[in-house]
Amino acid sequence: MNATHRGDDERSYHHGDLRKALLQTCCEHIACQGTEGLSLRALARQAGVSPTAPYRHFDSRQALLAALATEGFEELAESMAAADRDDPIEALFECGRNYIRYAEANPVKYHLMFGDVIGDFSGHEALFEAARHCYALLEAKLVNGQESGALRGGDVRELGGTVWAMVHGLAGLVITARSKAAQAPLADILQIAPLRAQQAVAEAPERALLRLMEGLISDPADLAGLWKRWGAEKS
Amino acid sequence: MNATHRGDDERSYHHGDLRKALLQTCCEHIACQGTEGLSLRALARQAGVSPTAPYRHFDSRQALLAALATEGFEELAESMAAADRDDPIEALFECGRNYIRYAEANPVKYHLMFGDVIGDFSGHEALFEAARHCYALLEAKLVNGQESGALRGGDVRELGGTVWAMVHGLAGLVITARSKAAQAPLADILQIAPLRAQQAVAEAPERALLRLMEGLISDPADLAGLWKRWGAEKS
DNA sequence: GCAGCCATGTTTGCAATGTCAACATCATTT
DNA sequence: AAATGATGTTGACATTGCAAACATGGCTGC
Repeated sequence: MNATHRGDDERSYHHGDLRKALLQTCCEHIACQGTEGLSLRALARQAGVSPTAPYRHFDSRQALLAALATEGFEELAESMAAADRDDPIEALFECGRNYIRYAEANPVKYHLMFGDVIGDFSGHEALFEAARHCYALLEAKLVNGQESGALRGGDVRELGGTVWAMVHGLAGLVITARSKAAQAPLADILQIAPLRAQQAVAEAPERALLRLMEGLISDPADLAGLWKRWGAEKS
Repeated sequence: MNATHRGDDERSYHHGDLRKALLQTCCEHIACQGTEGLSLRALARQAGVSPTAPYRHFDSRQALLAALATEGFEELAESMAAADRDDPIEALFECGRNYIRYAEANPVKYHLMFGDVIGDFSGHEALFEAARHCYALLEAKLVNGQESGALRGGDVRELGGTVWAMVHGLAGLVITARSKAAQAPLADILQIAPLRAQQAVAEAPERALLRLMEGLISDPADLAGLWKRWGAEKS
């Protein structure tokens, strides 16, 4: 099977799965060298193909990055959708937690998704759609919580924007704390090294997330329950 | 005075203040075209000098961007330091508000400061120092609040990181809401256009900021006072 | 089984860029 | 007025993104 794969010959005209190889190599390259010096030609070199071979798979350098970011949004959506608790408050909290965990586990893609590397999503329809879908997931959970009365009311778009922005900020912080210093200006600023102790890094953002939820929940009793469950889960 | 300035001749060997002109042009260029296609040669062209003239003022392309970011941090520090109310809670709130306002007013520089354009601060000593100083200002206000008992205790570095991350997230959102779409992926995702009504944009982040402070303040009564003062100020 | 199609790689070519080195010009100091 | 250092210029080189035009070889219809 796998007719496209050519077996184990070393040299051959066709590569096997250059597209995937490029995406992979690109990720690694960004993780080490950052996004600045990245060149399609270098990727091609590393994959052992001719300098312009990548253009058979991606229209442009931007398109490669966009493809990676699209993958990221799809995976992020999957993570967010995995938070399907019955209780809307818990669902929302878990959604945020999964979001942060995804960012932490995939800093390079997250960086591409929200950094300024791509600049403008227009012209990358798939990317745009994937991103939109992600936000829709959050908004759905918010609406759900509002309708059940668990979350306080208000314009859901403003609420969603605020929540996303703050969780995004936390995610950025976590990434910063994890990565040595590459592509992480905040790390230096915040002198974050001490935070790197495993547990502190894991718990701090979740505590922050819980605090964020204080602003969203209608009945304080609900929140107390959430803290309690969280504490229990940790031990 | 101003011996370096050459008067109003049109063409002459020396430019007058090329350094400033480059920084300025660079800002404009980024505001329109984004940071991706930016080239020193294009800047030189626009300034009417030879392609390599900029190298007399900046060691490299990165160094130019770093200089701009450094300026940004210095100005941001100024804004933050301007929040010198006696009451530590009010001082902190105003600090955050000024932070967001600065970001809103200087999206390009803010983008350079916290985006991934520069990548690594090491090697740009001045930039590093300016950024560090900014964070020190926040931390000082937090410590101040803790010592006076107004803010809840806890590791000030974790607290500072969280606060900074969230405010940073909000700032990003505001910038996104202001700018049409250039260099603002979040804008598309959040479908933020409706938020652009002047007042909503101005008030939403401040409300979010107040909610953020709910998590910091020891005595709820203090917070109530803050909300009240804020409401009064608005009217 | 084989002739041809089409996805995938290759070569060649061009304009633009970052950066270096050697040179020119000017303002200022001695 | 001559020297000097700061600023701008010219020329050169390797690298890059991207566009054609060309090559290869696995698949499909006969």
